Amino acid sequence: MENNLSHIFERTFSSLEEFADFISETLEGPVTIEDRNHRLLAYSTHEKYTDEARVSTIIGRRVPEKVINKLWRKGIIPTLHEKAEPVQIPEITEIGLGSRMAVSITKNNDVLGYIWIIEGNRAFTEHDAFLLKEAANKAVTQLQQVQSRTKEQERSRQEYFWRLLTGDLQNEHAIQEQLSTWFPSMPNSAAVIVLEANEEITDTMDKNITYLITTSQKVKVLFKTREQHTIILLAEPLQPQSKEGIRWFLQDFMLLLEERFGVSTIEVGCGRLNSSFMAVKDSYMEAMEVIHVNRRLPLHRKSFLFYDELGFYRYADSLIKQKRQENLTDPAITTLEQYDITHNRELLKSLTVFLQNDGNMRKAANALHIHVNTMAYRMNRVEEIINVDLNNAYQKLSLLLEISLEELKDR
Amino acid sequence: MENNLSHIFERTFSSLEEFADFISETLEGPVTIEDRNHRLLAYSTHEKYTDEARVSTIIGRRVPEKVINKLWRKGIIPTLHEKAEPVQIPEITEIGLGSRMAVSITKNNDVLGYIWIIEGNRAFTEHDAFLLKEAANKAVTQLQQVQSRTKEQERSRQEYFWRLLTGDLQNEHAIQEQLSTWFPSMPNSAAVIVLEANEEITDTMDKNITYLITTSQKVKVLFKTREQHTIILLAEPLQPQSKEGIRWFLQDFMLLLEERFGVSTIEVGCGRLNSSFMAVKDSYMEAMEVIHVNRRLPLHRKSFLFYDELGFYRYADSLIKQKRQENLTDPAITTLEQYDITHNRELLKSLTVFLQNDGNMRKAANALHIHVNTMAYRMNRVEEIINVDLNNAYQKLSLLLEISLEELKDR
DNA sequence: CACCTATTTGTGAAATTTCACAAATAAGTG
DNA sequence: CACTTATTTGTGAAATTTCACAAATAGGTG
Repeated sequence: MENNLSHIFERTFSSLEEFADFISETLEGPVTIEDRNHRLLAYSTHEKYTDEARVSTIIGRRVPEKVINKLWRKGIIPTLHEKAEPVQIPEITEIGLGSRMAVSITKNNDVLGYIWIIEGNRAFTEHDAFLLKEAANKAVTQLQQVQSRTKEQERSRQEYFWRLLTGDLQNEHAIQEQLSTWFPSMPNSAAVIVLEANEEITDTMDKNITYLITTSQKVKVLFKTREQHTIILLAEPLQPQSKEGIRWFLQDFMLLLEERFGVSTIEVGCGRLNSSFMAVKDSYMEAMEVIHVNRRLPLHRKSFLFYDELGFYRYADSLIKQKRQENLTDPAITTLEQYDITHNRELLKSLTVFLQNDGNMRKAANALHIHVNTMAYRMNRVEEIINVDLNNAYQKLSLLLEISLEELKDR
Repeated sequence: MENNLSHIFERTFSSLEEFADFISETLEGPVTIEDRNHRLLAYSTHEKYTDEARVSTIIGRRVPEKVINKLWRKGIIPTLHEKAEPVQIPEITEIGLGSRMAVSITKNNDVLGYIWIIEGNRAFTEHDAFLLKEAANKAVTQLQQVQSRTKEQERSRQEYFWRLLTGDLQNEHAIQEQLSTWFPSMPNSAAVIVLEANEEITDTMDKNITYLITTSQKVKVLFKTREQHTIILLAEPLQPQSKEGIRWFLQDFMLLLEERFGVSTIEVGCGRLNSSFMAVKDSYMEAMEVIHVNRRLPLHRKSFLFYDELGFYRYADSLIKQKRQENLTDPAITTLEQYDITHNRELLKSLTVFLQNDGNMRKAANALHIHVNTMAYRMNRVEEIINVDLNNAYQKLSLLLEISLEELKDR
């Protein structure tokens, strides 16, 4: 009989929907089929039993982010990735997930998608699991078809994205026209995000990154493309004109990339939000500049995410270039350094912390674990030694600038 | 008899000293002869009557600065310049100057030098004045001889100076060797000073400037040369390694140039002090850079004198160039500007003053003649509108930098 | 070691800044 | 004009910073 039943999927299905319905009827439970990024591909109809998670998935055409996150944290998705066998998933009420069974659709160790089936009025048996496994095998062909179609679309979109990135497209109106064919609701504004890895980005890595990008629902990624070391996105924030969604997205992204896939050597940067698509090129440059600056930043300094936030670091290149040309270190800094060496003191360090703390004695002293009066004393000495006035905004600006540039220069 | 006496100077004198002695004997009073810059050329011996001013002049081989200043302020030197006639000078006790008579040695309206004679036990008569005038006429030839000699020396020194300025001389030891022939006490350190006029520097202007430079005893000018619009000096401060003498000198210089000769359209800059003469070239560049920055500075900002004090303005060129290239005005500034226009406010101005006053609410408020709380309120608004933290040193640095660059950009 | 100077820390009063609140004024809108 | 909102100014208490002074400590020198 097992032998017999193992062939029930050996027929043709005219669509994924029909296939879903067939599984649903066979195993007596509502079925959803997702692609590798948890985007809904098909779902069965006439379900008697359903749950909140499934409803949201169908409504949003993707599995809600919190559900995905939960399933990761519970170790369910990793298990699905590791072994191509059906997994029983107990109820998780917090996310409205009823008891169900799932299996990954795998070809050559590569996950193409997932089949989910909710437990109806009877518990799933060993045999049900066996059948689900068979269904997953059968689904491989179906999914490959779907994916080859999307891949083709993807190619033409990538090409277009490159034309945007390189500023090849000069007619805003024409761009809008083209974009409206892909995005029914015209994007309000978008920024380029660049992810740059140290090593070459492998297919696996790309898949992981794509996975995080598409499962995250904090931003809408309009375009995505990939080069040797970098992945480039055009992202639209959910709240129009607000970077904050993008910030969350990127912070989450970095965290999850490390947590789930152990990738931590990736640098990100984001250009400015812009409502004109002619500005995509600029935004791209800006994102690259952010990464460039981050790579030079001393390790103890927090990386920048947005071009807007670079402040004077935006000019770092020009400045360092001029410094190198003139082979010039600021006389004040040199003097202090010299003094520190011959007198075995830490005045430059103290000054640095003082300036970094906005000239706040107390904070600076705390940062160095010294008494406020000590800090004050030292700053007095500094004023004497390099003949500056630490109440003068321009002098402080110049010093902090020089010090910050020195930090960058060597890297 | 007058006719007769008018020819008493028609003989040859083997030296200026002999000439001075002859005048002294004829008019019965101690005589000093100075060049156009009040440097001592010769003085009579066997003086019975003398005064403090004369003694200091002889000891220092130049008229003391305070004496010159006093004589200017009393209008005596201007009178000497205006008319080539002897002038009676009453006693001025403050500067130890006894009663005397003076005349300028003039050729074609050009002052070559001065003869001074102190009143002995008898008052000078009209006739004495006449004789002094005759002596001055005779002195023209003598001085021209002296000056053609110094001019030749001057030429070779100027040539050498140019080689220093252009970095043509590469052997520090050889330079020291050469310099020691000119300066018995080897200069300890020196800086290049550049004076740049708006118009071409005329001979008169040059003479006036040279006059001020040589009569000022606040610095020792080792070299001086002149181009179309600029005069270049190599100056040694009297207190070794201290710019302060140079500062006084320059401040005085500017003041006197305006006061005495009505020249106010001159820009000055001073490079760094350096004890190596290989660095003269650098110091020259630095001085030029100071002038360059000053010329771009908004009018309400005080000019810089020293390269050391430029601070970040040293980078202004690079920065503005980059800004122009990227056609980038800081988004924060633009936003504020826009807000100010549409809401008819002055937030950018307020922010600027706030930052210029080192984030000191009280001072900033005073500068704008508004209440402190108003200032605080406005800065709160600024923080909201452009989303910055005005307690963050880097953000403040970036803002003040941008604002300062905007000031420069347009000039 | 004694001695001198530079530095660090502690203490507390005086000066200054910050902050909340309220009143007055200005500016914009239907 | 009435009404709302944004801005300016005033007031005073609370918090913070500054400052002077003194004591303790460290470092270097003869």
